Amino acid sequence: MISQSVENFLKHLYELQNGDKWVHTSDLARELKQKPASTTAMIKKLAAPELAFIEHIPYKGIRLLPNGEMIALEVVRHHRLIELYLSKALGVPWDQVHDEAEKLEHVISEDLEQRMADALGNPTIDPHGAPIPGPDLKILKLDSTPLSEIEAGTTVRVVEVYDHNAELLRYLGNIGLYPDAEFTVLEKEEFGNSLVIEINNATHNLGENAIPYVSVAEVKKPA
Amino acid sequence: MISQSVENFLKHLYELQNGDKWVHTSDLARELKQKPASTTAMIKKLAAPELAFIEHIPYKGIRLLPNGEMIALEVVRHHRLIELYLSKALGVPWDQVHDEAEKLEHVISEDLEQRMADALGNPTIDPHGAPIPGPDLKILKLDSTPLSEIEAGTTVRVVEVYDHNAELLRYLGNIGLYPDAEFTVLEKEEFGNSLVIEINNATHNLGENAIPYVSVAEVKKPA
DNA sequence: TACTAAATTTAGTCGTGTCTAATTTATTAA
DNA sequence: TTAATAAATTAGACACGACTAAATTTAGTA
Repeated sequence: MISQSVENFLKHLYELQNGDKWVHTSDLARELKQKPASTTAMIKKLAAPELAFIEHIPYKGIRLLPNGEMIALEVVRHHRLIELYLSKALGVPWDQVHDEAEKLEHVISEDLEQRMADALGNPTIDPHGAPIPGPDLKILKLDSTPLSEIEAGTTVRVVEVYDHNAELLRYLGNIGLYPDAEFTVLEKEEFGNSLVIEINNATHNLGENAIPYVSVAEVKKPA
Repeated sequence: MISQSVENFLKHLYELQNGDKWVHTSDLARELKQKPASTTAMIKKLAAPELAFIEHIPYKGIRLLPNGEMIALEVVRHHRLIELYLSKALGVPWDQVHDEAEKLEHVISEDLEQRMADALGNPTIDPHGAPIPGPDLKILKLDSTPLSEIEAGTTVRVVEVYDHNAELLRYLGNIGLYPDAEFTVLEKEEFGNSLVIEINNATHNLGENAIPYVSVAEVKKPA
Protein backbone atom coordinates (compact mmCIF):
# COMPACT_ATOMS: atom_id res chain seq x y z
CA MET A 1 0.00 0.00 0.00
CA ILE A 2 1.35 3.39 -0.97
CA SER A 3 1.07 5.98 1.79
CA GLN A 4 -0.48 9.39 1.33
CA SER A 5 2.93 10.97 1.99
CA VAL A 6 4.49 9.05 -0.86
CA GLU A 7 1.58 9.79 -3.21
CA ASN A 8 1.86 13.44 -2.36
CA PHE A 9 5.60 13.50 -2.87
CA LEU A 10 5.32 11.92 -6.30
CA LYS A 11 2.45 14.17 -7.38
CA HIS A 12 4.26 17.37 -6.45
CA LEU A 13 7.42 16.11 -8.06
CA TYR A 14 5.47 15.42 -11.24
CA GLU A 15 4.12 18.95 -11.25
CA LEU A 16 7.48 20.61 -10.63
CA GLN A 17 9.24 18.42 -13.13
CA ASN A 18 7.10 19.69 -15.97
CA GLY A 19 8.27 17.22 -18.57
CA ASP A 20 11.59 15.83 -17.52
CA LYS A 21 13.46 18.65 -15.83
CA TRP A 22 15.59 17.73 -12.82
CA VAL A 23 13.98 18.98 -9.63
CA HIS A 24 15.90 20.45 -6.70
CA THR A 25 15.35 19.16 -3.18
CA SER A 26 14.63 22.64 -1.86
CA ASP A 27 11.98 23.35 -4.49
CA LEU A 28 10.15 20.15 -3.73
CA ALA A 29 10.49 20.80 0.01
CA ARG A 30 8.87 24.20 -0.44
CA GLU A 31 6.03 22.64 -2.42
CA LEU A 32 5.50 19.96 0.22
CA LYS A 33 5.71 22.54 3.01
CA GLN A 34 8.40 20.65 4.82
CA LYS A 35 12.09 21.06 5.70
CA PRO A 36 14.61 20.02 3.03
CA ALA A 37 16.06 17.42 5.39
CA SER A 38 12.68 15.68 5.50
CA THR A 39 12.52 15.72 1.73
CA THR A 40 15.98 14.17 1.49
CA ALA A 41 14.87 11.36 3.78
CA MET A 42 11.92 10.60 1.54
CA ILE A 43 14.12 10.86 -1.56
CA LYS A 44 16.46 8.19 -0.22
CA LYS A 45 13.54 5.92 0.44
CA LEU A 46 11.88 6.34 -2.97
CA ALA A 47 15.13 6.11 -4.91
CA ALA A 48 16.03 2.73 -3.39
CA PRO A 49 16.22 0.04 -6.10
CA GLU A 50 13.38 -2.01 -4.55
CA LEU A 51 11.01 0.85 -5.35
CA ALA A 52 12.78 2.77 -8.10
CA PHE A 53 10.12 5.48 -8.05
CA ILE A 54 12.69 8.22 -8.67
CA GLU A 55 16.23 8.77 -9.85
CA HIS A 56 18.54 10.69 -7.53
CA ILE A 57 21.87 12.31 -8.21
CA PRO A 58 23.02 13.58 -4.81
CA TYR A 59 23.43 17.36 -4.66
CA LYS A 60 22.02 17.60 -8.20
CA GLY A 61 18.37 16.71 -8.11
CA ILE A 62 15.70 14.10 -8.69
CA ARG A 63 13.46 12.90 -11.50
CA LEU A 64 10.58 10.45 -11.76
CA LEU A 65 11.20 6.94 -13.04
CA PRO A 66 8.39 5.04 -14.83
CA ASN A 67 7.24 3.34 -11.59
CA GLY A 68 6.87 6.66 -9.86
CA GLU A 69 5.39 8.46 -12.81
CA MET A 70 2.52 5.98 -13.05
CA ILE A 71 1.60 6.61 -9.45
CA ALA A 72 1.96 10.36 -9.88
CA LEU A 73 -0.32 10.34 -12.94
CA GLU A 74 -2.92 8.29 -11.12
CA VAL A 75 -2.96 10.85 -8.30
CA VAL A 76 -3.04 13.76 -10.74
CA ARG A 77 -5.99 12.13 -12.49
CA HIS A 78 -7.79 11.83 -9.17
CA HIS A 79 -6.97 15.40 -8.26
CA ARG A 80 -8.15 16.98 -11.47
CA LEU A 81 -11.26 14.83 -11.81
CA ILE A 82 -12.23 15.70 -8.26
CA GLU A 83 -11.65 19.40 -8.89
CA LEU A 84 -13.94 19.30 -11.89
CA TYR A 85 -16.53 17.19 -10.14
CA LEU A 86 -16.67 19.48 -7.11
CA SER A 87 -16.94 22.47 -9.38
CA LYS A 88 -19.61 21.12 -11.72
CA ALA A 89 -21.67 18.83 -9.52
CA LEU A 90 -21.52 20.66 -6.21
CA GLY A 91 -20.80 24.24 -7.23
CA VAL A 92 -17.61 24.56 -5.22
CA PRO A 93 -15.91 27.84 -6.30
CA TRP A 94 -12.81 27.35 -8.40
CA ASP A 95 -10.56 28.96 -5.81
CA GLN A 96 -11.55 26.27 -3.28
CA VAL A 97 -11.53 23.08 -5.35
CA HIS A 98 -7.77 22.65 -5.14
CA ASP A 99 -7.51 22.42 -1.36
CA GLU A 100 -10.50 20.12 -1.16
CA ALA A 101 -9.13 17.83 -3.89
CA GLU A 102 -5.74 17.72 -2.19
CA LYS A 103 -7.29 15.66 0.59
CA LEU A 104 -9.80 13.62 -1.41
CA GLU A 105 -7.35 12.52 -4.10
CA HIS A 106 -5.69 10.00 -1.79
CA VAL A 107 -8.79 8.19 -0.61
CA ILE A 108 -11.15 7.62 -3.54
CA SER A 109 -11.44 4.14 -5.03
CA GLU A 110 -10.91 3.33 -8.69
CA ASP A 111 -14.63 2.64 -8.89
CA LEU A 112 -15.49 6.12 -7.63
CA GLU A 113 -12.94 7.65 -9.99
CA GLN A 114 -14.72 5.89 -12.84
CA ARG A 115 -18.16 7.02 -11.69
CA MET A 116 -17.10 10.64 -11.43
CA ALA A 117 -15.48 10.48 -14.86
CA ASP A 118 -18.68 9.00 -16.32
CA ALA A 119 -20.86 11.60 -14.61
CA LEU A 120 -18.70 14.29 -16.22
CA GLY A 121 -18.60 12.65 -19.66
CA ASN A 122 -14.96 11.60 -19.44
CA PRO A 123 -13.59 15.13 -19.41
CA THR A 124 -10.05 16.02 -20.42
CA ILE A 125 -9.68 19.49 -18.87
CA ASP A 126 -10.03 20.56 -15.23
CA PRO A 127 -11.44 23.88 -13.90
CA HIS A 128 -8.03 25.57 -14.16
CA GLY A 129 -7.53 24.41 -17.72
CA ALA A 130 -5.09 21.63 -16.86
CA PRO A 131 -5.38 18.37 -18.79
CA ILE A 132 -6.82 15.37 -16.93
CA PRO A 133 -4.88 12.13 -17.52
CA GLY A 134 -7.13 9.45 -19.03
CA PRO A 135 -7.90 6.08 -17.50
CA ASP A 136 -4.83 4.87 -19.39
CA LEU A 137 -2.90 7.76 -17.77
CA LYS A 138 -2.17 9.30 -21.17
CA ILE A 139 -2.18 13.06 -20.94
CA LEU A 140 -3.09 15.70 -23.51
CA LYS A 141 -0.39 18.18 -24.48
CA LEU A 142 -2.03 21.60 -24.72
CA ASP A 143 -0.93 24.11 -27.30
CA SER A 144 -0.57 27.42 -25.49
CA THR A 145 1.57 30.51 -25.07
CA PRO A 146 2.61 32.23 -21.84
CA LEU A 147 0.60 35.43 -21.44
CA SER A 148 3.87 37.29 -20.93
CA GLU A 149 4.79 36.70 -24.58
CA ILE A 150 1.63 38.17 -26.07
CA GLU A 151 1.95 41.48 -27.95
CA ALA A 152 -0.32 44.47 -27.29
CA GLY A 153 -3.40 44.45 -29.52
CA THR A 154 -3.79 40.69 -29.54
CA THR A 155 -7.02 38.97 -28.61
CA VAL A 156 -6.51 35.67 -26.81
CA ARG A 157 -8.42 32.77 -25.27
CA VAL A 158 -7.43 31.62 -21.78
CA VAL A 159 -6.01 28.11 -21.84
CA GLU A 160 -4.80 27.53 -18.30
CA VAL A 161 -4.32 29.25 -14.96
CA TYR A 162 -1.49 27.52 -13.11
CA ASP A 163 -1.57 28.92 -9.61
CA HIS A 164 -3.66 27.60 -6.74
CA ASN A 165 -3.55 30.74 -4.65
CA ALA A 166 -7.18 31.28 -3.65
CA GLU A 167 -6.98 35.05 -3.56
CA LEU A 168 -5.58 35.31 -7.08
CA LEU A 169 -8.11 32.84 -8.44
CA ARG A 170 -10.96 34.72 -6.80
CA TYR A 171 -9.78 37.94 -8.37
CA LEU A 172 -9.35 36.43 -11.83
CA GLY A 173 -12.70 34.69 -11.57
CA ASN A 174 -14.38 37.94 -10.61
CA ILE A 175 -13.12 39.76 -13.69
CA GLY A 176 -14.10 36.78 -15.86
CA LEU A 177 -10.63 35.45 -16.55
CA TYR A 178 -10.86 31.66 -16.55
CA PRO A 179 -10.29 28.91 -19.12
CA ASP A 180 -12.01 29.51 -22.46
CA ALA A 181 -12.75 33.17 -21.71
CA GLU A 182 -11.44 35.65 -24.29
CA PHE A 183 -9.78 39.00 -23.71
CA THR A 184 -7.64 41.56 -25.47
CA VAL A 185 -4.24 42.86 -24.40
CA LEU A 186 -4.55 46.64 -24.75
CA GLU A 187 -1.18 47.81 -23.42
CA LYS A 188 2.05 46.18 -22.39
CA GLU A 189 4.58 47.90 -20.16
CA GLU A 190 8.23 48.16 -20.98
CA PHE A 191 9.48 45.04 -19.21
CA GLY A 192 6.29 43.11 -19.57
CA ASN A 193 5.61 43.11 -15.86
CA SER A 194 2.27 44.80 -16.24
CA LEU A 195 -0.56 44.50 -18.76
CA VAL A 196 -3.79 46.34 -19.39
CA ILE A 197 -6.45 43.98 -20.68
CA GLU A 198 -10.03 44.35 -21.80
CA ILE A 199 -12.36 41.60 -20.74
CA ASN A 200 -16.18 41.69 -20.73
CA ASN A 201 -16.07 45.36 -21.78
CA ALA A 202 -14.04 46.35 -18.75
CA THR A 203 -10.33 47.11 -18.48
CA HIS A 204 -8.10 45.68 -15.79
CA ASN A 205 -4.46 45.80 -14.86
CA LEU A 206 -2.60 42.53 -14.49
CA GLY A 207 0.69 42.50 -12.60
CA GLU A 208 3.51 40.14 -11.80
CA ASN A 209 1.37 38.22 -9.37
CA ALA A 210 -0.94 37.13 -12.18
CA ILE A 211 0.80 37.23 -15.56
CA PRO A 212 3.21 34.30 -15.05
CA TYR A 213 0.37 32.02 -14.08
CA VAL A 214 -1.77 32.45 -17.18
CA SER A 215 -1.29 30.74 -20.52
CA VAL A 216 -3.36 31.59 -23.60
CA ALA A 217 -3.97 30.83 -27.27
CA GLU A 218 -3.98 33.66 -29.81
CA VAL A 219 -7.36 34.36 -31.37
CA LYS A 220 -6.74 37.55 -33.33
CA LYS A 221 -3.39 39.25 -33.97
CA PRO A 222 -3.05 43.05 -34.08
CA ALA A 223 -3.66 44.69 -37.48
CA MET B 1 -6.17 18.90 14.77
CA ILE B 2 -7.86 15.60 15.46
CA SER B 3 -6.21 12.64 13.71
CA GLN B 4 -8.06 10.14 11.57
CA SER B 5 -7.24 7.42 14.11
CA VAL B 6 -8.89 9.35 16.89
CA GLU B 7 -11.92 10.21 14.74
CA ASN B 8 -12.25 6.58 13.83
CA PHE B 9 -11.94 5.42 17.40
CA LEU B 10 -14.65 7.79 18.58
CA LYS B 11 -16.99 6.95 15.71
CA HIS B 12 -16.78 3.21 16.27
CA LEU B 13 -17.17 3.70 19.99
CA TYR B 14 -20.30 5.74 19.33
CA GLU B 15 -21.75 2.99 17.21
CA LEU B 16 -20.98 0.21 19.68
CA GLN B 17 -22.19 2.23 22.62
CA ASN B 18 -25.69 2.49 21.19
CA GLY B 19 -27.04 4.99 23.67
CA ASP B 20 -24.91 4.89 26.77
CA LYS B 21 -23.85 1.28 27.24
CA TRP B 22 -20.33 0.68 28.52
CA VAL B 23 -18.13 -0.70 25.75
CA HIS B 24 -15.48 -3.39 26.25
CA THR B 25 -11.95 -2.88 25.01
CA SER B 26 -12.01 -6.14 23.06
CA ASP B 27 -15.24 -5.28 21.25
CA LEU B 28 -13.90 -1.94 20.15
CA ALA B 29 -10.60 -3.54 19.17
CA ARG B 30 -12.46 -6.01 16.93
CA GLU B 31 -14.39 -3.16 15.33
CA LEU B 32 -11.19 -1.18 14.72
CA LYS B 33 -9.42 -4.28 13.40
CA GLN B 34 -6.55 -3.89 15.82
CA LYS B 35 -5.09 -5.69 18.83
CA PRO B 36 -6.65 -4.93 22.24
CA ALA B 37 -3.32 -3.61 23.50
CA SER B 38 -3.40 -0.93 20.82
CA THR B 39 -6.92 -0.01 21.81
CA THR B 40 -5.90 0.31 25.45
CA ALA B 41 -3.11 2.68 24.44
CA MET B 42 -5.58 4.90 22.60
CA ILE B 43 -8.04 4.69 25.50
CA LYS B 44 -5.45 6.01 27.93
CA LYS B 45 -4.73 8.89 25.61
CA LEU B 46 -8.34 9.89 25.02
CA ALA B 47 -9.38 9.49 28.64
CA ALA B 48 -6.69 11.91 29.85
CA PRO B 49 -8.28 14.95 31.54
CA GLU B 50 -6.79 17.38 28.99
CA LEU B 51 -8.95 15.77 26.32
CA ALA B 52 -11.74 14.10 28.29
CA PHE B 53 -13.12 12.49 25.15
CA ILE B 54 -14.04 9.30 27.00
CA GLU B 55 -14.56 7.91 30.48
CA HIS B 56 -12.55 4.82 31.40
CA ILE B 57 -13.01 2.40 34.27
CA PRO B 58 -10.04 0.04 33.95
CA TYR B 59 -11.05 -3.57 33.33
CA LYS B 60 -14.68 -2.45 33.02
CA GLY B 61 -15.07 -0.46 29.87
CA ILE B 62 -15.33 2.96 28.27
CA ARG B 63 -18.01 5.47 27.39
CA LEU B 64 -18.09 8.73 25.44
CA LEU B 65 -17.99 12.03 27.28
CA PRO B 66 -19.61 15.13 25.73
CA ASN B 67 -16.32 16.27 24.12
CA GLY B 68 -15.89 12.93 22.40
CA GLU B 69 -19.52 12.51 21.49
CA MET B 70 -19.54 15.77 19.56
CA ILE B 71 -16.62 14.62 17.46
CA ALA B 72 -18.16 11.19 16.97
CA LEU B 73 -21.45 12.71 15.82
CA GLU B 74 -19.65 14.99 13.40
CA VAL B 75 -17.91 11.98 11.85
CA VAL B 76 -21.13 9.95 11.79
CA ARG B 77 -22.83 12.84 10.02
CA HIS B 78 -20.06 12.88 7.43
CA HIS B 79 -20.23 9.13 7.03
CA ARG B 80 -23.97 8.87 6.51
CA LEU B 81 -24.23 11.95 4.30
CA ILE B 82 -21.46 10.59 2.11
CA GLU B 83 -23.13 7.18 1.91
CA LEU B 84 -26.35 8.76 0.75
CA TYR B 85 -24.60 11.12 -1.64
CA LEU B 86 -22.60 8.34 -3.26
CA SER B 87 -25.72 6.25 -3.57
CA LYS B 88 -28.01 8.94 -4.97
CA ALA B 89 -25.67 11.16 -6.95
CA LEU B 90 -23.19 8.62 -8.29
CA GLY B 91 -25.17 5.38 -8.20
CA VAL B 92 -22.72 3.53 -5.96
CA PRO B 93 -24.45 0.27 -4.89
CA TRP B 94 -25.55 0.21 -1.27
CA ASP B 95 -23.22 -2.65 -0.41
CA GLN B 96 -20.22 -0.50 -1.41
CA VAL B 97 -21.06 2.91 0.03
CA HIS B 98 -19.92 2.02 3.53
CA ASP B 99 -16.31 1.20 2.68
CA GLU B 100 -16.03 4.23 0.45
CA ALA B 101 -17.49 6.55 3.11
CA GLU B 102 -15.15 5.11 5.73
CA LYS B 103 -12.26 6.81 3.97
CA LEU B 104 -13.96 10.00 2.78
CA GLU B 105 -15.56 10.86 6.13
CA HIS B 106 -12.25 12.04 7.59
CA VAL B 107 -11.23 14.42 4.83
CA ILE B 108 -14.24 16.44 3.68
CA SER B 109 -14.52 20.06 4.74
CA GLU B 110 -17.51 21.53 6.53
CA ASP B 111 -18.26 23.43 3.34
CA LEU B 112 -18.42 20.24 1.32
CA GLU B 113 -20.56 18.58 3.99
CA GLN B 114 -22.98 21.48 3.66
CA ARG B 115 -23.03 21.29 -0.13
CA MET B 116 -23.76 17.58 -0.14
CA ALA B 117 -26.51 18.06 2.43
CA ASP B 118 -28.05 20.82 0.32
CA ALA B 119 -27.80 18.74 -2.85
CA LEU B 120 -29.71 15.98 -1.06
CA GLY B 121 -32.30 18.30 0.49
CA ASN B 122 -30.98 18.00 4.04
CA PRO B 123 -31.81 14.31 4.39
CA THR B 124 -32.27 12.59 7.74
CA ILE B 125 -31.93 8.93 6.75
CA ASP B 126 -29.00 7.17 5.07
CA PRO B 127 -29.17 4.29 2.53
CA HIS B 128 -29.22 1.68 5.31
CA GLY B 129 -32.01 3.45 7.15
CA ALA B 130 -29.79 4.95 9.83
CA PRO B 131 -30.54 8.51 10.95
CA ILE B 132 -28.16 11.25 9.82
CA PRO B 133 -27.23 13.72 12.58
CA GLY B 134 -28.22 17.26 11.64
CA PRO B 135 -25.86 20.24 11.30
CA ASP B 136 -26.55 20.80 15.01
CA LEU B 137 -25.60 17.12 15.57
CA LYS B 138 -29.07 16.30 16.88
CA ILE B 139 -30.09 12.82 15.87
CA LEU B 140 -33.52 11.34 15.16
CA LYS B 141 -34.65 8.45 17.34
CA LEU B 142 -36.33 5.94 15.05
CA ASP B 143 -39.30 3.91 16.23
CA SER B 144 -38.64 0.33 15.19
CA THR B 145 -38.81 -3.29 16.27
CA PRO B 146 -36.18 -6.01 15.80
CA LEU B 147 -37.31 -8.35 13.04
CA SER B 148 -36.74 -11.24 15.44
CA GLU B 149 -39.69 -10.10 17.55
CA ILE B 150 -42.24 -10.03 14.74
CA GLU B 151 -45.00 -12.67 14.79
CA ALA B 152 -45.89 -14.81 11.77
CA GLY B 153 -48.58 -13.23 9.64
CA THR B 154 -47.44 -9.67 10.23
CA THR B 155 -46.72 -7.28 7.39
CA VAL B 156 -43.86 -4.87 8.10
CA ARG B 157 -41.92 -2.01 6.60
CA VAL B 158 -38.10 -2.15 6.71
CA VAL B 159 -36.69 0.59 8.90
CA GLU B 160 -33.00 -0.15 9.08
CA VAL B 161 -30.39 -2.71 8.06
CA TYR B 162 -27.49 -2.52 10.52
CA ASP B 163 -24.75 -4.63 9.01
CA HIS B 164 -22.13 -3.45 6.56
CA ASN B 165 -21.23 -6.87 5.23
CA ALA B 166 -21.27 -6.42 1.46
CA GLU B 167 -22.38 -9.96 0.67
CA LEU B 168 -25.39 -9.77 2.98
CA LEU B 169 -26.38 -6.34 1.69
CA ARG B 170 -26.12 -7.50 -1.89
CA TYR B 171 -28.38 -10.46 -1.14
CA LEU B 172 -30.96 -8.34 0.70
CA GLY B 173 -30.87 -5.75 -2.03
CA ASN B 174 -31.45 -8.39 -4.67
CA ILE B 175 -34.60 -9.69 -3.03
CA GLY B 176 -35.82 -6.13 -2.51
CA LEU B 177 -35.27 -5.89 1.22
CA TYR B 178 -34.06 -2.37 1.95
CA PRO B 179 -35.39 0.60 3.95
CA ASP B 180 -39.04 1.46 3.25
CA ALA B 181 -39.71 -1.82 1.43
CA GLU B 182 -42.62 -3.86 2.80
CA PHE B 183 -42.82 -7.61 3.33
CA THR B 184 -44.84 -10.19 5.21
CA VAL B 185 -43.54 -12.77 7.68
CA LEU B 186 -45.19 -16.01 6.55
CA GLU B 187 -43.63 -18.52 8.95
CA LYS B 188 -41.44 -18.35 12.01
CA GLU B 189 -39.41 -21.32 13.20
CA GLU B 190 -39.47 -22.54 16.75
CA PHE B 191 -36.54 -20.58 18.14
CA GLY B 192 -36.92 -17.68 15.78
CA ASN B 193 -33.64 -18.38 14.02
CA SER B 194 -35.28 -18.73 10.66
CA LEU B 195 -38.11 -16.90 8.90
CA VAL B 196 -40.00 -17.35 5.67
CA ILE B 197 -40.99 -13.99 4.23
CA GLU B 198 -42.93 -12.86 1.19
CA ILE B 199 -41.54 -9.84 -0.60
CA ASN B 200 -42.36 -8.69 -4.14
CA ASN B 201 -44.53 -11.79 -4.62
CA ALA B 202 -41.64 -14.13 -3.95
CA THR B 203 -40.83 -16.09 -0.82
CA HIS B 204 -37.39 -16.22 0.75
CA ASN B 205 -35.80 -17.75 3.79
CA LEU B 206 -33.98 -15.49 6.21
CA GLY B 207 -31.51 -17.03 8.65
CA GLU B 208 -29.39 -15.99 11.58
CA ASN B 209 -26.98 -14.16 9.35
CA ALA B 210 -29.70 -11.69 8.36
CA ILE B 211 -32.48 -11.51 10.97
CA PRO B 212 -30.50 -9.78 13.76
CA TYR B 213 -29.47 -6.99 11.41
CA VAL B 214 -32.94 -5.91 10.30
CA SER B 215 -35.35 -3.69 12.19
CA VAL B 216 -38.89 -3.00 11.03
CA ALA B 217 -42.15 -1.20 11.79
CA GLU B 218 -45.41 -3.13 11.86
CA VAL B 219 -47.82 -2.27 9.06
CA LYS B 220 -50.54 -4.90 9.46
CA LYS B 221 -50.93 -7.39 12.31
CA PRO B 222 -52.22 -10.91 11.70
CA ALA B 223 -55.99 -11.32 11.79
C1' DT C 1 43.08 29.17 -7.37
C1' DA C 2 41.14 29.63 -2.93
C1' DC C 3 37.22 31.12 -0.26
C1' DT C 4 32.59 31.96 0.96
C1' DA C 5 27.69 31.28 0.77
C1' DA C 6 23.98 28.46 -0.32
C1' DA C 7 22.09 24.02 -0.98
C1' DT C 8 22.06 19.37 0.37
C1' DT C 9 22.77 15.55 3.12
C1' DT C 10 23.73 13.09 7.48
C1' DA C 11 23.08 12.15 12.28
C1' DG C 12 20.26 11.97 15.91
C1' DT C 13 15.60 12.91 18.12
C1' DC C 14 10.66 12.84 18.62
C1' DG C 15 5.47 11.96 18.26
C1' DT C 16 1.97 8.88 16.63
C1' DG C 17 0.06 4.61 16.25
C1' DT C 18 0.80 -0.03 15.87
C1' DC C 19 2.56 -4.68 17.49
C1' DT C 20 4.05 -8.94 20.75
C1' DA C 21 4.91 -10.83 25.15
C1' DA C 22 4.33 -10.65 29.95
C1' DT C 23 1.55 -9.31 33.83
C1' DT C 24 -2.55 -8.10 36.33
C1' DT C 25 -7.47 -8.18 37.24
C1' DA C 26 -12.17 -9.96 37.09
C1' DT C 27 -15.31 -13.79 36.64
C1' DT C 28 -16.98 -18.34 36.93
C1' DA C 29 -17.03 -22.99 38.35
C1' DA C 30 -15.44 -26.40 41.65
C1' DT D 1 -13.38 -19.77 49.25
C1' DT D 2 -10.26 -20.83 45.93
C1' DA D 3 -8.52 -22.12 41.42
C1' DA D 4 -8.83 -21.70 36.51
C1' DT D 5 -9.78 -18.90 32.60
C1' DA D 6 -10.71 -14.99 29.94
C1' DA D 7 -10.15 -10.06 29.41
C1' DA D 8 -7.50 -6.02 29.96
C1' DT D 9 -3.40 -3.63 30.84
C1' DT D 10 1.58 -2.75 31.03
C1' DA D 11 6.15 -2.93 29.20
C1' DG D 12 9.01 -2.67 25.54
C1' DA D 13 9.88 -2.57 20.47
C1' DC D 14 9.24 -0.80 15.85
C1' DA D 15 7.85 1.70 11.41
C1' DC D 16 6.82 6.04 9.58
C1' DG D 17 7.38 10.68 8.75
C1' DA D 18 8.50 14.73 10.53
C1' DC D 19 12.14 17.93 12.96
C1' DT D 20 16.90 20.45 14.41
C1' DA D 21 21.69 20.85 14.27
C1' DA D 22 25.95 19.66 12.25
C1' DA D 23 28.72 18.28 8.36
C1' DT D 24 29.43 18.07 3.46
C1' DT D 25 29.29 19.41 -1.29
C1' DT D 26 28.71 22.67 -4.98
C1' DA D 27 28.97 26.96 -7.28
C1' DG D 28 30.13 31.62 -7.66
C1' DT D 29 33.44 35.36 -6.53
C1' DA D 30 37.58 37.65 -5.14
